[in-house]
Order: sequence, then structure tokens, then C-alpha cells
Amino acid sequence: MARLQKSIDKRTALLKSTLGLINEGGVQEACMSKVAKMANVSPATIYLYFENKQDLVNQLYNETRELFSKNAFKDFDESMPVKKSFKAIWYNIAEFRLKYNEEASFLAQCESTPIVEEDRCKKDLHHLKPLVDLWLRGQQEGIIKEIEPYLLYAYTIYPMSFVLNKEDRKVEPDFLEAAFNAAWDAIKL
Amino acid sequence: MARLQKSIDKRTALLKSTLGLINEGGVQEACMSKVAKMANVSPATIYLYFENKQDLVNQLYNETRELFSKNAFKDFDESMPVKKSFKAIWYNIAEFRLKYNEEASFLAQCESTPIVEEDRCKKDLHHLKPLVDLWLRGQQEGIIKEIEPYLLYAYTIYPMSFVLNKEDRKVEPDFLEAAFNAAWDAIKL
Amino acid sequence: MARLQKSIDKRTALLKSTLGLINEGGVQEACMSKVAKMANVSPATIYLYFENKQDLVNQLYNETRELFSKNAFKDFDESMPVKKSFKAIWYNIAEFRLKYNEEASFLAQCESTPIVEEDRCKKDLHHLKPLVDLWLRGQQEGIIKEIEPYLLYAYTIYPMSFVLNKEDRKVEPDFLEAAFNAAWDAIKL
Amino acid sequence: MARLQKSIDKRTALLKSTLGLINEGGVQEACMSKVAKMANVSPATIYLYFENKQDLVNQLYNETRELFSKNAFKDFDESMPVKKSFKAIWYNIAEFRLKYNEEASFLAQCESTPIVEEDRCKKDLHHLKPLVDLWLRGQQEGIIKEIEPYLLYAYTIYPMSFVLNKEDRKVEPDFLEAAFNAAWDAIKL
DNA sequence: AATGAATGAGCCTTCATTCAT
DNA sequence: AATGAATGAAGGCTCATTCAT
Repeated sequence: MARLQKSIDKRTALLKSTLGLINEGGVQEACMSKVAKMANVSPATIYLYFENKQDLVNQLYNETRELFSKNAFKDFDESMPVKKSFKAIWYNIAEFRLKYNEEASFLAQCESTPIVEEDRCKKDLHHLKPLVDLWLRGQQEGIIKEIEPYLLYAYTIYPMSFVLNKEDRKVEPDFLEAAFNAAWDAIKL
Repeated sequence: MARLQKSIDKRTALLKSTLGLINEGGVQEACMSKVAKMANVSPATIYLYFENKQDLVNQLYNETRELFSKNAFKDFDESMPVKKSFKAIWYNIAEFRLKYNEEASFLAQCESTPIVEEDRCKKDLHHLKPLVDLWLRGQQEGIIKEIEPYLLYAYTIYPMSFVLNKEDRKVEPDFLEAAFNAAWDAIKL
Repeated sequence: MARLQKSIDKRTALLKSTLGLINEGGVQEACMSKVAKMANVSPATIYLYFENKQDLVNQLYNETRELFSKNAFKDFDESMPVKKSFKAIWYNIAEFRLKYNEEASFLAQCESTPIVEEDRCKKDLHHLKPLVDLWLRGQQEGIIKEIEPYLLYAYTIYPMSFVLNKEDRKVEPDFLEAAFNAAWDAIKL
Repeated sequence: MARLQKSIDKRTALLKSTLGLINEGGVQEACMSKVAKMANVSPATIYLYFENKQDLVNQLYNETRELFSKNAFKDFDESMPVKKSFKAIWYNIAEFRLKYNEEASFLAQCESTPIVEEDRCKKDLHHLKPLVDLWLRGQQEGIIKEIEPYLLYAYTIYPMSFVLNKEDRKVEPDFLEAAFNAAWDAIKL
């Protein structure tokens, strides 16, 4: 039990170190020895948990994206009205960006940089399925513009990675509300 | 004259090579020897034109951003009405993203990755001064929402780097129009 | 009893794994973890039976050579005539090379490679004492050339490691006979 | 000119270092840093002349074998009688083994160890073509036993790698003659 | 101005070995 | 007796940079 826990902790520490280092200086700065040292572990130990560097980064990416999705659709309720539901998701994601600052900017970096080996296309919005479905419903109800999800995403969710990524910014409720309104106005009919 | 031209050509070839390699595989993939080989030049020659790798990347970034600005404000006319002027700029940028595909995705990569040493903050919109001024005028005229330029940018220009970055996508006029409308709706009063 | 047997089995399995791996790819390919995995054992377990890698290889060498000797002088009878006795030994060794293919090519590898720490000189023929004595008798009887055992070995036994080492070769009785005749002709008076 | 010579020298020094180290302790002992240091060169320099370690070893093997062949068939004259010609070749090879002690024992090591990537089978005697042809002629003339070249080689040339490989042995003409006689007796009709 | 050769530092990874259980 | 986890040291290799020409 204690044994297993210790292993899990080490794995987590390694992922965390990688996350931090990549955020600071890109993949090239996250060398195995630094990752190891930061996690208080020998370089060789990394290879007990990950096949190689690419695998380490890939797993970090996958788990981070899962964390993202989990947060995005927290308390998701299909029966709610479209706008309300959308607003909830939007705020969830905003909250994620603020709460998991490091994870969020790592994801942003992955989206525009070839650091992750992507099996499925990065931009197919697969990880946002419920949101895409919601938009579809909104379009059927005549509330949301008849444009492809791709665009809807680009004008509602994507801007957040820019707006909220700043470390120094203190985000006020007003600011968030303004941002949400812009998003909603961009896609509402 | 021919001498000088040859030098300029070499410098340009080096920048172009770097651009291509970084786009393909990130900074780490753009090693000096590859850059040199791709530009039909000896590795040592790079150091006649650039201080070191970082300088090479920095100059590439600066010049690419200048190219961006130049294109964004092509035929810019302060006397035009706000919306028309904004639309012109927006389409200019879209055109840039499509015409200079490589340059554009490089810029996108720079925006979310620490590959460029940034003296001035990346996100101060300094390179978009005329657009910011235009927005200000729009706000004074009561046409545009009273939110900070930062947000205006996030919901009008920034999404393009997502929407138009896809290599495979064939962009139809309809699509562009829909995208512009979303942008405008997001910020108009 | 069962306890002890299990231990012996493990030790044997480890030696066998080492043998196989070294034959396939040389000493460098026989790393402790592979040896362990192949023997269905933890790497740490190896060190219960052997001091270190060198010791493992040494013991493998010694035991293999003992196996060789045991086979070479199977049914050895001092009272038989020289040529008959020599022929018997020669065929014993040939049989060993064919039956214990792996062991034989491992021994061959040891003979020309510094993988074993040799206390006694590899080439002193110490493990072939009875054969050397037989040759001596043959020389006293005027049947065998008056040249040193070293040479006698080189032209009778040593060639077998070349001739019979081929995995794919199907050895016919004719072939064996021809080989033996060559050996005998080389040293007979 | 001096430039080119210096390059060739370095390459040669690297091959020589590799040869020495492999002879002393097998391939595993010939690590790139040792090879480099022994050749008074930086580890990175090796990669200017060789693709990787395997390539280094392969090239060493190929060139050494060429050296062997060149020496073996020095002053080769097809018109000479079979036995005389064979004797000349045999002595050439013996001379090679004595003169190029290191090269010879390296070749011996290669013959029984998987350190070289072999496209053609190691044992097809391709590098001894003239000798094989000579044997054929000898068989047609009824001088040499009707056995395959493989066996002829095993009982005439192969034993030398055992007999003459010893560093400490001082080889007397008598010894050489005895060895040659054994070889000839083994295969003559 | 231009270069090919050269390199030291450093990176990813492996391995023989040990230790806590 | 047995092990899986852990590791320091080392190995092969790459890269940004320099130097002699």
C-alpha cells in the first residue's frame, strides 16, 4: 500500500516537473536530468515509469487534457437550457484556466507546437464532444448561428487561452463577464 | 552590388530554412547544421549573419512580425469609417494567414511558446497600434464595446490563428465572411 | 529437497539464459536484466547465485568446459590402440559440437575473445590432458609426428569449431569421416 | 593536401585505436570515449568519419580483411605448380599473422563473435577466391583430396589463427615448417 | 566572406548493482 | 530465498559554436 502510493507519487512528481520545465522553456529545456532532479529522483528512475522522453510528454499531455475535460464538464446537465449550460461550461473552463494555470498554458503550447505525437487530429474537438452536441442543439433551437463547431470553438473557448493565460493578471468578475458576453455575442443568433 | 545581393540572399535563405524547420518540429528540430544545409551554406556561415541561435530565432521573429504588421495595415486609411476600416484590416490579416502560411503558424507558435526572448511583452499589442487606435475611436463613437483592447484582440484577431492555420482546409469566401461576422458581433455594441 | 532443487533449477536457468544471449549478440547483449527476464527471475536474484556479471560468465565458461571434457573422454579406455582411441575422442568431440551446439559455439567465442578472465592460459590444453597423453604415447610408438601438442591440437581438434559450428549444415557421416581423415593425415607419421 | 592527409591520419588513428581496444577487451571495452582519447581526438570527431559505432567496427573489419587478402596473395602467380603456389600463400598468411599481430587476432575474434554485421556469410571464403581456385586445380590434377573447400580451409589456414596468435611465442622456422607440413598432409592425396 | 573540420558540453538512455521489504 | 524499485555511472550520440584556412 505505502509502496504503491510512493510509486504513484513519484510518477506524479515526474509529470509535474516536466510540466513546469516545459512551461518555462519549452520541450528542449525539459531535459531528463532536470526533470529527475526536480522530482528528487535519479534520471534512470524516469524510465521505470515512462518509456522515453516522448512517452513522458505524451502521457503528460493526455492526462492534462483529461483533467481539462473533467473540469470543463463538471456538473454538466443536459436538461438545462442551451445558453445556461453553455455559460456553465464556459465558466468551468475559465475556472480551469485560472486554477490550473500551468496545465492550461501547457495545453496551449501543445496546440500550436509539434511537441506531442497526435494520433487523432489535435483540432477535431473530440475532447469537447458534449459542448459540440450542445451547440448542435442550440442551432436546432435557432439560438446559435449555423456555422461549424470549429468556428464556434474559435470564438468562444479558444480566446480564453489568450485572455487568461497571463500569470500576472488578477481576473475580476467584471472582466470574466465581459469576456463571456463577447463569446456569446459572437455565436448567438 | 551583386556581392551585397548574394549576402542578403544567404541571410534570407537562412531565415527561411529556420522558419521551415521550426514549423515542422519545433525549435529543437531546427539545429544549426540542418539550417545551414537547407540554406546551402556552411554552419560557420550562419555566424557571419547572426550572433547565435537565439539571435537567429529572434531576428526571424521580429522580421516575421514586421511582415505581419505591414500586411495587416496595407492600404490603411484613417479617414474611413470604423467598421469598414476594421473589416479591411481583419481581411488583410486573414489574407496574410493564408498567403504566408508558414510565417503565420510560426507566429502562432511563438505566441504560446517560450522560444523567443521577449523584451517587450508579447501581448501588449504594440505591433497592432493602428488597430488599437481604431478600436478606441470606435468606442468613442459608441460602436464598439467598452472593453480593453486585450479582449477585443482575443475575440477578433486571435481566433484566426486557430481557424486559418489548418493546411488542408480550403477556405471559401462564405467561411471567411462567417468568421468575420462572429468577430464583429463579439465586439460591436 | 524440493527447496534445494528449485534453487539449482534457477541457477541453471540463469546460466542457460546467459549462454543463449551471449551466443546471439556477444557479452554486451547479455545484460543482467535480460538474463533475469529470460530465466523468469528478478535481476536481484542473480546476485544470490553469482557475485557479479563477470562471475556469472566465468562460471558459465568453467562448467561448459567441464561438460566439454566430460563428453570428450566419455568411454575413454587407456588400453586401446592409439589411433582407435584418438578416433573415439575425436568423434566424441564432434558429437559434442553437434549435440551441444550452443555450448560449443560459446566455447569457440571464448577462445578468441577476452570475455573470460583466464587464470590459467586458455591454450595450455589442460582440459585435454588425456588426449595430450595419448598423443605422447603415439609419438613414442612412432605413429604420430614429433611436434608439440599445441600443433597437434591445432590441426585435429581446433578445426572442428569451424567446420561444425554452422547451424544450417546437416552433417553427413561421409563429411565427418572426411574431416577425421584430414585430421589424422595431418599428424600421423 | 596537408589538410586531406591530416584527415586520413585521424581516420587511421581511430581505426587503430578501435583495433587495439577491441583486442584488449572485446567490443564492449572499446567505447567511443576511449577510442577518441586514444586517438587524441574528441568523441564527436569520430562521427565525422563514421556513422556510428557499428559502422566504425564494420569499416575496421572490412579494411582489415582487405589487408589480409592483399597480403595473402602477394606475388601470386597462377602459372606456378599447385603445391608451390599453395605453400607461398600459406607462408604469406603466416607472415601476415606474425607481422600484423593485432589485425590478425581481431579477424579471429570476428570469426567467432557477432560483432560485425555480415552481409555475405562470414565463412563463404569469398575473400580467398584465388586459393579456392587453386585447390580446385589441385583436385583436377589429382594432387588434393576431393573434399569441399570448406574443409580444406579448416585444416590448412584456420589452424594458423590458433597456432600463431600467441603474442609471447617466438616462431622459429622449424615450427613454421612443421605447421605447413601438417597442413599439406591434411589435404594432399 | 566563407567554410569544413573540430570540439566540449550535454542529452537521452542503459546497465550492473544495491536496498528495503 | 526472493524481489521490484531505485540508482550512479557510463555509453553512444548530437549540437551550438569556434578555428584554421
